[in-house]
Amino acid sequence: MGRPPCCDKVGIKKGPWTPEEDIILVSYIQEHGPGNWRSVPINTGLMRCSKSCRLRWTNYLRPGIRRGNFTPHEEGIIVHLQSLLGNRWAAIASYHPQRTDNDIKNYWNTHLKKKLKKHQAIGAIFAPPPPSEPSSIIPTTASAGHVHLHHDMPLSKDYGSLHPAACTNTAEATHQLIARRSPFAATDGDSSSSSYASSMDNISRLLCGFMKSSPPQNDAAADIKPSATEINPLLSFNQYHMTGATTLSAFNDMLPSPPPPQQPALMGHSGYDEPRQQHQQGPLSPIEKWLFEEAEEQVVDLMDLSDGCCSVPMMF
DNA sequence: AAAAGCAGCAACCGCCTATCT
DNA sequence: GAGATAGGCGGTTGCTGCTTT
Repeated sequence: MGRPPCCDKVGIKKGPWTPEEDIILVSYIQEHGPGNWRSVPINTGLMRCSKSCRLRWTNYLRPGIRRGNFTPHEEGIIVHLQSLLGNRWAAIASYHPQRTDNDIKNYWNTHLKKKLKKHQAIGAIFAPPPPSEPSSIIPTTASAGHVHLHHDMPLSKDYGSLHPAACTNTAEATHQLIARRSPFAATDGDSSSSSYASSMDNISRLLCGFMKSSPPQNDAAADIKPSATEINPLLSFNQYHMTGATTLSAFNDMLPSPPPPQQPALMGHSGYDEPRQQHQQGPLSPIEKWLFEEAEEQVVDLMDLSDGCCSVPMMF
C-alpha cells in the first residue's frame, strides 16, 4: 500500500497551468527559493498540490531550460546513456543540464525509440547484432554490473538558483511580473506559437527580466550581490559546456563534473545542496572512461544516421 | 472541406526513498 | 527502530495540433 495521493483534497486544481499561476509560483520561488514544496500552495494561495508546483518549476519555469530540437549530439548521448542506465531519466538528464528528465523521457518515447528501431531493423539486415545483446546498440561490458555515473550529483535538480533577496514581497513581485508580462511575451520570439506553454517558451526569460529590473529592496539584500552565476548557474554552466561543445572531442566536456567543494556554483541558497552532494564524484572511474570512449563512437554512429550521411538511407 | 488518425508533450498518478520525529 | 511524511522518479494518460485520407 502506498501513501494516499497528495492531491486528493477537494478544491485542488488540475490541468494546464495558467500564466497567472506561473507568475505566482515564480514570484514565490524568487523570494523563498525552490524547496519546501508543501508550503508553496499554502503560502501562495495556489490551488495546486505541492507536487504539481514542483513539477511545474522543474520542468518549465526554472531558468536555463532549453526546449525542443534535440541536436544529434544530444540524441547520441541520450541513446548511449539510456542503453547503459535504462530508463533512469533523471540520471540521464543530469548530463543535460538544459534538459529536464520529463523532456528527455518524452523525446525518447516519441522520437528516439522509433529511430533506434529503424536503426536496429536496418542493422539486422545489414549487420546482424550478436545474439547476446540483440536489443542494445552497444556491446555493453558495463551493463552487467551497476554503473555508477553522475546520477547522484546535484546538478540535475539544482533548479537554478533564484536569489531570495531580489524580491522581498511576493504580492508586489507578482504585480510587477503581471505588469511586465505582455512585453516579454511580445519579445518572446515565438509569438506565433499557439499554446501558452510554448509561447512562454521559458518563463525564466520573463523571470530574468524581472530580476534585472527589481533592485534589492533592503540593505541586507544589497549586501549579498549575487553573481551572474549565482543568479542563473545553469545558464552560465551551459554557456561554458554547451555552446562550444559541438565536436565529438568535446563530448567529455559535456558530461559535467561536479563542482569543486569551494565552488558553490551550482548550489544556490535553496536547500538543494544536501543529499545529492554527498555523492559527488572523484576522478573518473575506469568504467566512466570506458563510457566516454564508447560514447564518442556511438555519437558518431547516431550523428551519421541523423545527418543522413550513412551508407544506408534513414527515413525518420 | 471535413473526418480520422497520428504525434507531441504537459501533467498526473502511484510507488520508492530519504529524512524527520 | 518504527512510523509518518515530503520529495523524487518513472510510467502513463489525455489533450491539442498537425497530417493524411
